[in-house]
Amino acid sequence: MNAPFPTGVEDDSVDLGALTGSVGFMLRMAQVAVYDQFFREFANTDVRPGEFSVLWVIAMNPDLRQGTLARTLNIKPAHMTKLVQRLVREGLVKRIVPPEDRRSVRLALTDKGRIHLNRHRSTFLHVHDAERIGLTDAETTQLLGLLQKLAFKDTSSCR
Amino acid sequence: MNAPFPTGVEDDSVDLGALTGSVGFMLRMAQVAVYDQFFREFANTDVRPGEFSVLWVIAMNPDLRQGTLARTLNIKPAHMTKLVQRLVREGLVKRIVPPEDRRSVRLALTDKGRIHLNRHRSTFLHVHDAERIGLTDAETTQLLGLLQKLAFKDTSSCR
DNA sequence: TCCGAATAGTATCCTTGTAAACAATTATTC
DNA sequence: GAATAATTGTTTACAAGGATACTATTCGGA
Repeated sequence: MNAPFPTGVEDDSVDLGALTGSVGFMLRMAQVAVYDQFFREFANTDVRPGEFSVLWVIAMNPDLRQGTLARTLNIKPAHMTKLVQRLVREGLVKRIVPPEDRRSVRLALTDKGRIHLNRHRSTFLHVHDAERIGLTDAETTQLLGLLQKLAFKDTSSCR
Repeated sequence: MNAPFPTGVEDDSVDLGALTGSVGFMLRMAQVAVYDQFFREFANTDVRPGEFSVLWVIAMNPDLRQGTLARTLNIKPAHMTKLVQRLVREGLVKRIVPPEDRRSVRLALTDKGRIHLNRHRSTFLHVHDAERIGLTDAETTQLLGLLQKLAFKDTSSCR
């Protein structure tokens, strides 16, 4: 079927114009693609990217304060509260209220949490390996360097 | 004040371990940083990144089908419906139901939509200019190339 | 032609994440 | 040393986005 004049533009020929030159837009597009891979890999598990990175950081920094964790991962305190509540409910994390400051909360993994982390550690580290996402090793290294520069730039001094 | 033993790790010294080598994690961290800049720039307006990119693509591709738009921008149809409803309510976009297929919807900017786009075009294009995000021009070019490779890779053939 | 299958978009419900007001505790100031 | 301010985390109300089921229309085959 060949319409006399295709009244509109179809999928392939959509023109994004200067959008492909917008760092913000392209970051989002790339993230969607990469997260897609993540969810495909962890399809039949209950592992989610945010949750897992929280477990990871707690494992690397035992007795970390909840607020510090939130700031480090750029997760808002209100959301961190919910994340931690779920992890505690699942028995992966324990909360410790230190006597020297009873407002604060320190977090640590339970044995179950450590086991969970170890079970999925290797999969997590290799989900985004170069060949999986269609880049060369060199490109991946380059990309990570640039992303780190973006992410860890002092945010307070931006005008 | 020097505690005898700092019971926990504090902000700066939090160790992320291999997380900084995870493409997915770093994409998210970078995106948060970059979006932060976006919202700072458009603080007193009602411009949002998703909405604006939708307007942009409609402007470049008049009479684009709503579904095609959704697929192009990796926005789910259900969500696109809501986005379009709001844009129509704001008078920026008009919906056209073509007689040759009355299931579908084609989208175009209204005059008001075009004005809106023009008013913010320049700001939008330069929010993420190199120096603003702390990269050199060359690095930005490199980054955009890598992100495009990630984003526009054929997603169907991934195992 | 008529009935089942495919397609486009929408309504409903649910998850994820945020903002703003709040309670509890600790630090400061007079 | 009490009153005030600042800090920490939580609660509540809401916005963004997705999954699923549904409606309307078009396509395709008997």
